[in-house]
Amino acid sequence: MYKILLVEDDSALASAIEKTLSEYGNEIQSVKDFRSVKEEFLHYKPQLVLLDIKLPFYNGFHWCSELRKISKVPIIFLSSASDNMNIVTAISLGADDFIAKPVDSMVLNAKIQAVLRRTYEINDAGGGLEFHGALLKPAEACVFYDGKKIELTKNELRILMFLLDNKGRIVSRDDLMKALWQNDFYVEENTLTVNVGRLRKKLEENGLADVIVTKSGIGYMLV
Amino acid sequence: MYKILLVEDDSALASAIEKTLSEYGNEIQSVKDFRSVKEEFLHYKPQLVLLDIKLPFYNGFHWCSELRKISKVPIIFLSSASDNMNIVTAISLGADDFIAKPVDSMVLNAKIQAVLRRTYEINDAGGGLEFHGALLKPAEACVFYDGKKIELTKNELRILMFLLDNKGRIVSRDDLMKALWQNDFYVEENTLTVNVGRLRKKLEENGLADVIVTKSGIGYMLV
DNA sequence: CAAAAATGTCACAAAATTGTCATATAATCA
DNA sequence: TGATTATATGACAATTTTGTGACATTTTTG
Repeated sequence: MYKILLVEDDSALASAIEKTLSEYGNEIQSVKDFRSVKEEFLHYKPQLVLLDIKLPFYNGFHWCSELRKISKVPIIFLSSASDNMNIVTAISLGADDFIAKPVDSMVLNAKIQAVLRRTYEINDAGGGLEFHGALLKPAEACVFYDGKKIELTKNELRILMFLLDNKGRIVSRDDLMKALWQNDFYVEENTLTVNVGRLRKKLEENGLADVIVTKSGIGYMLV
Repeated sequence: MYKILLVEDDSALASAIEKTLSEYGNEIQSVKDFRSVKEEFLHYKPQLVLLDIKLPFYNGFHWCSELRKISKVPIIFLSSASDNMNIVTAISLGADDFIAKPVDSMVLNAKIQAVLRRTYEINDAGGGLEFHGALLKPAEACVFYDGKKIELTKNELRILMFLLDNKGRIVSRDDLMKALWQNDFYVEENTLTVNVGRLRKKLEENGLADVIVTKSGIGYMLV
């Protein structure tokens, strides 16, 4: 949930954008013009500013420069004329990105995400795999669930990843064995059982019960 | 002067981009395809990756995901089809921006600047890199913490930098070894252990305990 | 050149993870 | 149901992985 300040004088567009961004889970504040950047910005303390270029009184470029004097907040421009000249100007003034009108809500959201991610170092991109309301982060070898952090060992991680790659499908014990110990000399059939057991136990102790189901004679499945 | 890795199979376009970026003062390395991301990436250690979407063998989306597994390096896509679908996909895979062909050199440069600025300068509080409340100053090979100055040796500095580049994600011992001694003849596996130990000790003696955590069988991570 | 610092290696200690066994429980099927 | 097969679990041992001090070698510095 990020606070975004939208500066846009076209009220129809403004409310459309407000609606879109709210749906994506952001808190949004909208102003028609930047009468007093400093007061409004410092008061609202947004984590990102969406700035239309064409504004009454001073244009967006002006406000971008002004904002940059007092803050490093990410700024994304909205522009009706998407010519390259403007992109270059905008970025040279310290903006982070540039979106051409008409605004596509998916694109708008994606770009905002990209900038926020980079700015605030949110680490979820490529790192988080969702299952059963939990989040597996392979890069940290752990699962986040219900505010708790469940640390996994190498085998546990590998089993969970393999199951996750096949979420909703049954994975044969043989395939799991191959995935885990193909190179090794020889491991007991039962070793897999034990390792699955350990993973299950660890998940269960943290509230994630019954995520790995056994299909007797067929294999395991992650729900 | 930033190091940029360009992955583009169209050699005409590649050399045009190389030329442009060099003129803007960047060091650029170009490959036609990503045969082995990890090796090439870890070897060249670029500060930004420009990735064409259409590539031989696997496409850019694939490589973006692969890169994101091992690094937070900024990634910008080059695309001939600039439809929204792709922007959204790219960003959801962890990319930072998206440039449509034909590439305008001013725009290309501006976007690269925007991303680099956000990535490397903002966190860079006065020439230092922040971690765990401490400040690493690579140029001085030391860490400032709690008013104290912790001087680092070359190895300690390199280990810490590598971990810092991957803050919050596990770095395998292998990758660390490669990063530290790739060119050298041969060093014991254990040498890394000892060096990490020395770095830890030094940090700990100055109040920075438990910043480098060990994930047995997986690697090390800077919290 | 001598002293100090940094680095690499060895031997062994400690810790974490993993594999196996014995045995219990659950599922399948004639 | 009872026999048979498949899976689960606790205890323990083996193995792997990592940590540490000591010491030799190399590099840097005065």
